[in-house]
Amino acid sequence: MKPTIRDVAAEAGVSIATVSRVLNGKDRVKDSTKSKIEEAIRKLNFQPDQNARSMIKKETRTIGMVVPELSNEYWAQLFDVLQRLFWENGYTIFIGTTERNLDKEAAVVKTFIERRVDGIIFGSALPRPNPDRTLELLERFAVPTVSLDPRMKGLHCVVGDHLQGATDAVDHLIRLGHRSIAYVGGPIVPDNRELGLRNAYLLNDLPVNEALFRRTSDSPTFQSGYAEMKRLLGEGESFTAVFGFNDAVAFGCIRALEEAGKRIPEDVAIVGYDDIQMATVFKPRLTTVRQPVREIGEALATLLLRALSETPDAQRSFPRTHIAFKTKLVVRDSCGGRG
Amino acid sequence: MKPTIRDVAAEAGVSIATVSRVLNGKDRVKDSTKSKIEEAIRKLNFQPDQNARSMIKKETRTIGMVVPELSNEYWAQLFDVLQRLFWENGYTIFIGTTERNLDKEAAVVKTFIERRVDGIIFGSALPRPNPDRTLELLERFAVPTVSLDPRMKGLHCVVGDHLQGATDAVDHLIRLGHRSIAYVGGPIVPDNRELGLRNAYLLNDLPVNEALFRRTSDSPTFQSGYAEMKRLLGEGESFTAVFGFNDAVAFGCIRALEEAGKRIPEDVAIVGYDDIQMATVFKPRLTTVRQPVREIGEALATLLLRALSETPDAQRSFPRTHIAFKTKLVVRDSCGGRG
DNA sequence: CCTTAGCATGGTAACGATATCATCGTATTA
DNA sequence: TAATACGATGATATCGTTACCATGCTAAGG
Repeated sequence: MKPTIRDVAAEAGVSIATVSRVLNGKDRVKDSTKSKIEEAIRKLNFQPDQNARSMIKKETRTIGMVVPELSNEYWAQLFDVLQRLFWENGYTIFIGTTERNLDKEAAVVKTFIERRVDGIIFGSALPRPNPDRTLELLERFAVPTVSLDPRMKGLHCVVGDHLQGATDAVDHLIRLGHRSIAYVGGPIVPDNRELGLRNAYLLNDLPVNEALFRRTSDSPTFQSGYAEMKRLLGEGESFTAVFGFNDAVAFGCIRALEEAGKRIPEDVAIVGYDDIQMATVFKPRLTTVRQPVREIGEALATLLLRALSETPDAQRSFPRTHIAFKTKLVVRDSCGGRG
Repeated sequence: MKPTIRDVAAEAGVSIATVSRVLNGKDRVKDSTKSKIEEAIRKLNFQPDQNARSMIKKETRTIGMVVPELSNEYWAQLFDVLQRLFWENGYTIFIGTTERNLDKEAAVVKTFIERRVDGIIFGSALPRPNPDRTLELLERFAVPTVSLDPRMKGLHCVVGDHLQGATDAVDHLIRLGHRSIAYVGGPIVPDNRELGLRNAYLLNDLPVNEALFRRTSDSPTFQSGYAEMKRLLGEGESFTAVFGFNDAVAFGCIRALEEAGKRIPEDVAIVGYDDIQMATVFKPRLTTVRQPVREIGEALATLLLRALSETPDAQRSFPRTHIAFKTKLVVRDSCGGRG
C-alpha cells in the first residue's frame, strides 16, 4: 500500500499534524524535527495525495480544457502555450475533446465539474443550440470559464477578430481584381469569416453568388476542404479565387484544384486562415490571415488566473471581459499580384 | 456552496447511504424512494464529487499522458486516438508536456503520481540519463505505464519499428542511385532512424560520410530542420538526397534547399517520416514513412486498460509487453524516379 | 403465533490530507 | 517569583463520498 502521512508520522515519531506542517512549510517546525520527518519521507517514498488535500482546501488546482480536437495545429499550439502558463502557476490540465458533438461536449463539461476543476478553458466550436445544456451547466455550477467562442453568452471571452481578418483577406483579393470568390467554410454558422467575406463584397459594392458559399460537413481539415472543392468543381460554377476557413482547408482546396489542372495563383488565387507552419513551405507559399496564438493563449490564461484569484463571492461579480485580438494579413504567393 | 450528498439526503428525507445507493445504482432501492431522490438531485443541481469518491474507491479513473509537445502532428493525432478510447472507458486525461526537458519531465510524472492517476502513457522523447529519475519515480510508485520509448527499461512499450522504417526509406534512395544521403535527425541519441540509415549503407556496402549526419538542436520541427539544412548547405558538403527525422524537418530542409536554388527532386531527393497530412499537399508530394498512428494508439490504450483491470497485486507480475508496429514506405514524388 | 428470511434503509467508520484549538515547556518581563 | 508570551507539538474535527454492519419491517413457513 502507498504510504500515508500517518506512516510518515509513525516513522518519524511525531504527530501527523507536524508532518503536515513540514509538507506545507507554513508553521514553524524545529530543524531537528524537520529533518527527521524529511528523512522519513524519503525513506518511505511518501508522496502526498493531492486529492485528499483538495477536499479540504476546496480547490483542486486543475484546469479543464475543452477543444474540438488536437490534430489541428491551431488548437495544438494554443494548448502548448496554455500548458506552460498554467504549469508555472501550479495547475495541471485535464483535456477533453468534443469531437464536434454537442452531447460529448456537455458530457466533458459535466466530467470536469464532477472532478471539481478550478476553471475551464472553453474552446469548443459548435453551433449553439437552444436550450444550451453546456452553457447551463457552466452557469449553474459557476465554474470560472474563459471561452474562445463569443457565442457562449455570459462567459469571459478571448477571440481573434475574424470579421476583420476575413474582411482584410477578401479586400486583398478584390483589390487584385477578383470578383467571384468561392468560400469554403467550416461546419458551423454563424461564421464571422463568412460574414467578413460578405462584408467585403458589400463595401466594394459587388454582387454575391450564393452558389459559391460552401461549408465542410465535418471538421475543417485538409480532407474536408479537398472534398468540398471537388464537389464545387463538379458543379461547374466559375470563380477566380478561393477563401478557405483555415489553412488546412485551403490546402485541401489547392490539392483539388491542382488535380483539376488549375494552377495557383495563375488560374485561381487562394487565401487561407491561421498561418500554420506549413503555410511557408508550400509552393506557392500561402497568403493567409495570422492569428496571434501566443497572445491569445496568454490573454486566456491571464484572464482565467485572475478570475481564480478572486474569492468565490467576488467571482460572481467579476466583470465579464471580452478581448478581441487583431489578426494580420500575411501576403505571400498564393494570390499572385506580388511577383 | 455546492450541494453535497447530505443536502440531497435532507431534501429527499432519506439517509446519505440511500442517496449513495441510487448514485451508484448497485443496491436495490424502492422505486418511490429512488424518484424522490432523483428529484432532489435535479432540484439542487447536485453533482457528486469525483475526488471524494476516488479517495475511498482508491482509483481516480484518470490517465496521465506525458508528451514533448502537442504542436507536432504525430503527438496530436495520437492524443486524439487515445482520448477517444479512454473516454469510452470512463477515464479522463491529464496531459503534461515535457518541453524536452528532463526536470520538467520528472516534475510532470511526480505531479501525476501525487494526483494518483491510475495509469500513465509515457510519450517523452529524451535521452535517458543515469540515474533516471523519471524511471525511478515510475517504478517506485508502481504506476501502470505504457511507454512509447523503448529506452524506458522495464515498462510496457508500444513503438513504431523505426529501424525498419528508416532502412526501407534509405534503401529506396539507394535503389534510385543516391550515394550521399544527408541525415537531419532529432535532438536525441541513440536514434533508430539514424541506425536504420547506417544499416542500409552497410547492407549496400556503401561508405558513410560522417559530415552528413546532423541533428537538430531542439525539437524536430520545421524551423529546426530549416536551420540545420541552412547550416549544412553553408558547409559545402555535397549530397544528392536528404532523409529527415520527420516530415516537419523534411519540409524545413526543402524550404532551405529551395532558397538555395535547388530543385526537388531533380537536384536533391527528400524522404520524410510520419506521413502527416500536409505530405500529400506539398508539390512535389513527400515520399515518407507512415506510422500506423491509430493502431499504435489502440495498442497503447488496450495494453494500459488491460493492465489497469488487473488487481494491484497482479499488476506487479503482469508480464512486460513490447509491441513494435511495422511502418510503411509511402512513395510519392519528392524522390523522383517514379515520375 | 413465533421464527426466519430478505428487503429497504439508517448509522457510522473509513479514505488521506489540512485546520483549528489545546497543551506543554521555556524564556522573557515586571 | 509570578505572570506572560511564544515556540513547538499533539489531538481531533472536517472535507464528501462509499463500504459495511445494524435494524426494522413484512411475508412466508412451521
